[in-house]
Amino acid sequence: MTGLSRPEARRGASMADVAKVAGVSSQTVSRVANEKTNVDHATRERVLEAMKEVGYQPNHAARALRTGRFKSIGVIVFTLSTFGNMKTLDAITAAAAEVDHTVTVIRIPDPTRGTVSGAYRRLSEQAVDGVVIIFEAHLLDRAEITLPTDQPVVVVDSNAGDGFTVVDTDQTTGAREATAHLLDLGHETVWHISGPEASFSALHRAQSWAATLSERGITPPPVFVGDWTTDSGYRIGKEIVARGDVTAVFAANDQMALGAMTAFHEAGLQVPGDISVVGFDDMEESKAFWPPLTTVHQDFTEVGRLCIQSLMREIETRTHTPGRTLVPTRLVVRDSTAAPKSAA
Amino acid sequence: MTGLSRPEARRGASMADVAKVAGVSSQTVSRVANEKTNVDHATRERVLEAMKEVGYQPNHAARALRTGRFKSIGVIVFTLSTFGNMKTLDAITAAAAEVDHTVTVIRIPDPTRGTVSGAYRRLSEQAVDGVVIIFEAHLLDRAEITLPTDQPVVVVDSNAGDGFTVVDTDQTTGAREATAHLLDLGHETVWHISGPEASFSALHRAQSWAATLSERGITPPPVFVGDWTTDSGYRIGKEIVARGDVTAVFAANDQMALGAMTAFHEAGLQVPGDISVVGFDDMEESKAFWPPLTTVHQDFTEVGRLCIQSLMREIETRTHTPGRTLVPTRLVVRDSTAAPKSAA
DNA sequence: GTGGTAATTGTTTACGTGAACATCTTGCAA
DNA sequence: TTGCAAGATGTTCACGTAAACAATTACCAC
Repeated sequence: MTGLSRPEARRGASMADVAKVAGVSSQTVSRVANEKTNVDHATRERVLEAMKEVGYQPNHAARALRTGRFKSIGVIVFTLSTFGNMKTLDAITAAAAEVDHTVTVIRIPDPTRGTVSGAYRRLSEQAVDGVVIIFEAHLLDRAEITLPTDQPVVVVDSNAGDGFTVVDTDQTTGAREATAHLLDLGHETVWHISGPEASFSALHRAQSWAATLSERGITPPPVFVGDWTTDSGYRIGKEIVARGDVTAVFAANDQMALGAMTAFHEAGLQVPGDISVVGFDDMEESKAFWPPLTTVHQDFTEVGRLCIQSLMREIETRTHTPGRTLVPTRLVVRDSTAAPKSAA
Repeated sequence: MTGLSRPEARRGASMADVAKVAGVSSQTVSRVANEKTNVDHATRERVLEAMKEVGYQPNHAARALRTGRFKSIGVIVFTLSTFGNMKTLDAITAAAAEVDHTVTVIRIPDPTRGTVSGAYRRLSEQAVDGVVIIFEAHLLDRAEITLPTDQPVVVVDSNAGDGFTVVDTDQTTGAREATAHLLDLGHETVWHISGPEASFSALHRAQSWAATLSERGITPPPVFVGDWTTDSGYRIGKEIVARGDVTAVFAANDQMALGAMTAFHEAGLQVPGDISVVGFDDMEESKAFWPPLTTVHQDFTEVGRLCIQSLMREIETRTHTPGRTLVPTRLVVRDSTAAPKSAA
């Protein structure tokens, strides 16, 4: 219409726009937006009205630039496709929301040196006040993840170096309970299906299983190494069937336990009649497996809650307090375990 | 030491700091940071060196304030605890990473009017360039979710109003295939375990099931309404056992199918001998259920990919192009379905 | 009435970046 | 030698916000 070129993209209304409409200074608008008390009631009403009129939305970037706070937590995760990671992320998201923070997720394709570091760097450029690393990798050590801005970090599910703040499930006690449960039922020994070698939770569970056997004077049999998936459990289940001498299996997660049970069923073995099975995780579905699975319950909600709690403390106090918090597990006995036939 | 109070918190090094060390202007540092070509090679090296020396990290807030872009996608989701949502989020995260964007998750406790709107508003204050709503709620309509800044939005898994850009699994065809499969095996009718009433995907699957029966002159039996959980499937399974006249069940997801099968097993019914079961989703575990579950495979990865693709287009072109994209499903026949005994 | 105090509102400024524009080299053709 | 284009670099400024400080008003005790 006119010769003037108008600003190409309509950006949202700013405090200045609100101020003009309300007939106040933009600082007063800021005060209203931040719910400061020292604003006259009538003025506040007028400003709120003006905000509505111009459709004011606070500009997060400007606010963050000014305050240095993003009100957001970064989460680095290897995959969302495992029950544990998903549950933990869910809990972290809920806990973060309670303290009015959002969660920014970065998924790493591959837990190798380069990618972790890269992701961390990528995330530290992002708008986050702190980072949770849900990660299973032997590589994690202080040197690997250099902290460019000394950002608060909490690590879940890892044997990370002492410099880190760690929140984790008490893998050791959980695996001990599972193994002891089978031994107490009268099984002569317990075989183990472990998670992948690169995983620290897998390692912890395997070590604890072996230690429990050793303490009772039993030499641990060889470990079957899986990769957390149902498929690997199934494959290993067939190997176990082929052996013919196994009466009790402790799988490092429920999915592998499920796969193994399928192999047993296919071979005509009864669970728990011929062979007992214990899992780890206590997925929602585990109680509906056939038979309902005896397993070690993990309190992922608590893990997530503690992550955020630790992280927020580090953020607010600007201190770094390394340490390890362990969340207890609970053995849930269902129908996949029983005394061995020989003992019956 | 001196009477001067020093700035309390050490903020990261800025471009100005780098510039001072490198002996250039901060604009040149900016050019190096943004990989512009018009910088002398020697100068670039010097700046990169200086960046390393002072530990420079770009300030995301300042950059976002200047450019108006956050390089982040917001995702509003009701729960991460269903297989589908989790998988979709996973795919979205991966697809977003490919275009160098992060993902900010907001979990809604409850899909009621207030919370959706509130979350949307909360998210629109956040540092995101666009929003994906993974949501199942009848309430979604253009009026409900007012778009204050006219932010790009893509909706998944919903029957949202025509104003929205929607990406969804082809629920209708999937449910039709599942139902037809059972009928083709010779079952006189097929019973349905649906998802919760408030869910549109549940509604679509139920409608399509009913339509498939009707087309063949069969009056659809009453629907059993579940809530997606294994528990509800188990409860309904027991009801089905009590009826005694059911030979074929189509469950709206795999978890409910699993629960129902557990109830059947407990009652001594053979699957598929006495009763056939079909699920929907094709979880990783479904092939290891006992028996391995016949189900409708959903391509969540593709859904996530298309979401980001559509969203990025809207973000980049600043246009809004409503429309519905359907991702095909695939019936996966395993061992939970067979011809009815009467027909054998 | 005067001084003082508390409550409210306004003004100035800086956060770190990148676009727009200005300036300064360098090299080469005329 | 001069002129001039192309490339490299510097300067200025605004994005929207909130802290720090300044100014104004109203009220109350004496």
